[in-house]
Amino acid sequence: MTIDHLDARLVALLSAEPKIGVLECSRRLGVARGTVQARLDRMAAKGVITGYGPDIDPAALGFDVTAFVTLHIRQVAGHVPVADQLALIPEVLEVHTITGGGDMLCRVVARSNADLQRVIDLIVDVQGVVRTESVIALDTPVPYRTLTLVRAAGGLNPAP
Amino acid sequence: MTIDHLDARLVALLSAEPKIGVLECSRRLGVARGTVQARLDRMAAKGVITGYGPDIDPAALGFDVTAFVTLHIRQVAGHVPVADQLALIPEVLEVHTITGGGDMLCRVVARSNADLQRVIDLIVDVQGVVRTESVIALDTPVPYRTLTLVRAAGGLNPAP
DNA sequence: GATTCAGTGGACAATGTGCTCAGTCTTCGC
DNA sequence: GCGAAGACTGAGCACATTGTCCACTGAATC
Repeated sequence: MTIDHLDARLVALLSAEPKIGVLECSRRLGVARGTVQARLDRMAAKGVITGYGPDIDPAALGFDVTAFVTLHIRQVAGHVPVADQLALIPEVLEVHTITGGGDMLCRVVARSNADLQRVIDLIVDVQGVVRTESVIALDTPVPYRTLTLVRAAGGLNPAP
Repeated sequence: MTIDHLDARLVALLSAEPKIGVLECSRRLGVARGTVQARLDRMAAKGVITGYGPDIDPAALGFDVTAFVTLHIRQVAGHVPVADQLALIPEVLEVHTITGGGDMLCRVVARSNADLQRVIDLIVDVQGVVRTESVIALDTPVPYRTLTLVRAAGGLNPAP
């Protein structure tokens, strides 16, 4: 889907101050309220905006350790049953199937390095998982973001 | 921070239907409105809830390709200047410093495999980056989530 | 020249919000 | 056992926002 200037500014504004509401957005952007509503509806309909759920910081819940675990799986039954089992582990936040050396990549969190061992053991215990390789995230200089992308897609300067 | 049953149910409810508002939450959960407000304020103050920004789907914007790029960097100036440069690339959604074979791991998106090459070239051009290894995410059986974590931390069943 | 689409500016009733208050309950320390 | 502190309740209020209409304008399309 194509995004224009106004869409990008709208998303940026809502990302910065989510609680301001449609009316305040229209004032800040200098357009009519109906326009803002229409843009938001359109982006929601097209799947660009998937929701407005509360953003949770796992670290604030005590899950200080983040790791990326590459999985090698036995290719007999495919990866679907493996993914289904991984989905049952709360600490597994994300699972991808990948190209290259491994078969799957998942992001996991844990309360400590010792706790990470427990989580990895849970993963290894999943039927079909042959071997895992883990890398621990020491620091996160750039936390997950999509705003730069939206700005770029909307033809705005990336940073301001 | 510690989360209880009610907090977890509240976050789950807001994640499922973000637009219902505080009053409707209090009705659904069977508690007073002030309680819901107090819980949300407390979680926001403790950093558990970092915001309510619109969730953007890069794929819906045309960025269909997701890849994880491991960076090897020259360790003379440290990783901070590298991270700063990476932050300027819109398609770089996330950067971590890591243990193990590589030095940094970043998540990038692109419009196509050819476009991914362009993005990787941008990364390689960053001062201090020596070499990169990329894996492409073919499928995402478990998209990023934190709800399971919240449910677990709040003492609820992970799945219902 | 006619049609279509996006945006404007205004209106309306209905609802939710932020804020405050007094009262109840449980837990904790002494 | 008793007082204090903290959390929750239920209620009230003024105010702003929402969802939903409408008629009108301007630009682009054919």
